[in-house]
Amino acid sequence: MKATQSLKNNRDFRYLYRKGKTAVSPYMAVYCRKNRLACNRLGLTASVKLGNAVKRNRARRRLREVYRTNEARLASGYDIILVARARTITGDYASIQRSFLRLMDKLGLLRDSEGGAL
RNA sequence: CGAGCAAGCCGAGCGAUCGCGCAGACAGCUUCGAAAGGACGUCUGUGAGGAAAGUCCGGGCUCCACAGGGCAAGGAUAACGGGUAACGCCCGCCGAAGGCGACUUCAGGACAAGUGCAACAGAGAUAUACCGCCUCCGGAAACGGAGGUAAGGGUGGAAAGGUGAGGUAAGAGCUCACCCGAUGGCGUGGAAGCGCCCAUCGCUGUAAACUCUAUCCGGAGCAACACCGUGGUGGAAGCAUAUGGCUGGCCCGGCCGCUUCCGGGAGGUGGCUGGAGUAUAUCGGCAACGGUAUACCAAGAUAGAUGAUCGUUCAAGACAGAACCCGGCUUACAGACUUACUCGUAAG
RNA sequence: GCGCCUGUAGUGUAAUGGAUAACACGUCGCCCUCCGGAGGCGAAGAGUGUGGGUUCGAGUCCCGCCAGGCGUG
Repeated sequence: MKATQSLKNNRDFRYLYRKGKTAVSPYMAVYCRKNRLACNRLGLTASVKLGNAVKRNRARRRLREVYRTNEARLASGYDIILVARARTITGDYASIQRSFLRLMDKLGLLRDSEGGAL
């Protein structure tokens, strides 16, 4: 079982924002890039513009949950950043999950490519 | 029953599956290791608030400076008595303002120590005389001149105590009665204060203007600080033996070579939660609060742990997330409950 | 997390507690020009982030909030 590490350094975030591939929906934004490691590394971000600490925590938890439940279907060896947007807080969870899988399919991160189209 | 006022309390509950942080245990299983043991895993326990928020006050704790102390500056507070570790907080009480009332609000010391300010209007803003009133002189009169006065008019937030009577040429605390205010005296109360058929005085407002009086305050903050470990301990310039620097101002005292620029400058562990602690009972106190006894241990993360799905109940859940820890204040907030009291209506 | 600072027209700045909050640029209208620019003349545009308090009177003084910004390992 592979372990997903977390991205912590500010320089890693800035590197992905500049060089990574992106995909955007009203529910979230995704940055990703191959990292030449055996495992994936995940970064979660919620800006202060989204609201107070409760709303930002809620957005991060929903993004972590949608990543965790679909982790087995993802390809390995990538750095991924999930950025929360306004609908991450207001939308329902099923829509967020649908949007997450569509963005992953668009970036070619799903392990079986035909299973990504929901 | 309706309207209101005050205080207190709660702020979604229960269950199932998957997932996360911390603590403890581990017979066995997987893996690293020679072993001790570690990791994964399994089990058990536990896991955000009344405001965790704003960072506005007060402390604990840590370091810096200190033998220690004095002065100045700056800041804060402001009726009185109590509570507290302390407070700018709380309780009680006094005064003032508001409300029919329950009750609420108040930076509530001193402009009668000194200085300043008071635009515009108004004759005049802390001292005055525009219109007036009165007397005398001149004049046929209109009016003019000299003087007295501050009752009336007008302006203003404020015009020099207020009302009435006497008095007078007209008037005026000029005199008297009552009222208001200040100071002193006496009585009363623990004190602020309250009262008096006592005496003297009549003094504009503003101190959230300077200021004065009384009391308090060394500075910085867990990104403090300590330890392990890594790197470095190099170069240039300047001042220098009581000069200079530190003691964030000065002096006595104390300590030391000092200052500026350039270069270099992974990380980890502790601090980290048992405390002015919580609950119950009882005693003292009007109350805030305090004493005693018994029981209990309730987050400790480090990119930062509480989410997803489903069922069900109330009847649809607001404001909102610990980051060293406490006591307060302020601000945000869907609603639910309890108790005391007031006013109105009806009934008795 | 901690420690601080600042809010005035669209923008940049003024205003000793005292009348209707001033100036410049910008905007709009008119003149000039074949048209535009430049120039000239004129006008509109704020109630001082917000809620209270002190005062006769507050942009200014005091208190509570709100928004924005800065520093710090």
